[in-house]
Amino acid sequence: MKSEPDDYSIDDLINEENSTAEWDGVRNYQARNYLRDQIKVGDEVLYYHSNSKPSGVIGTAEVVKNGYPDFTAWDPNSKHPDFKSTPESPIWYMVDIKATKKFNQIISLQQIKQIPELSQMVLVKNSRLSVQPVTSEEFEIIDQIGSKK
DNA sequence: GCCAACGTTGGC
DNA sequence: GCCAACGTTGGC
Repeated sequence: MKSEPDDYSIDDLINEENSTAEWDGVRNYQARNYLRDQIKVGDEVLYYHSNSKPSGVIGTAEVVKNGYPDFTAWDPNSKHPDFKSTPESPIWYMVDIKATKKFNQIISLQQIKQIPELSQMVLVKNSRLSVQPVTSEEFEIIDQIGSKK
């Protein structure tokens, strides 16, 4: 899952009560489908800082609530209102995630691109998706590097 | 249903 | 700030 640190960083997530927050504001159908249909409680998450210096994976999180309607869509005061979505027929979905680890060092996109085992990551192939699938192998490799001192 | 115009993301 | 790669919108 990606976020611009200027907007919402992993520290912001860690500082939430229980280090837990709603992953709201996703307004892309493909990402929505993952949130609504694929992502389940207990799934592990790589937390990616985009538009950052450098951009990269900065830590991990865990899904603590399955997909449910993103009610910020019909809140006129929210950052990403979309009134086509209503409580009766919601379009956009979100999950809740909880921060589990912050890496000592960010694992930059450049670094990721240099690791042959990670060359098939969606991150490398379709960089624009803000919620994307990661294999357990990919997760393990990045988590291990990030967990080193 | 096609496609041009426009908007957004995000690396650099 | 630039721009490539998408995604969305809307006229026809």
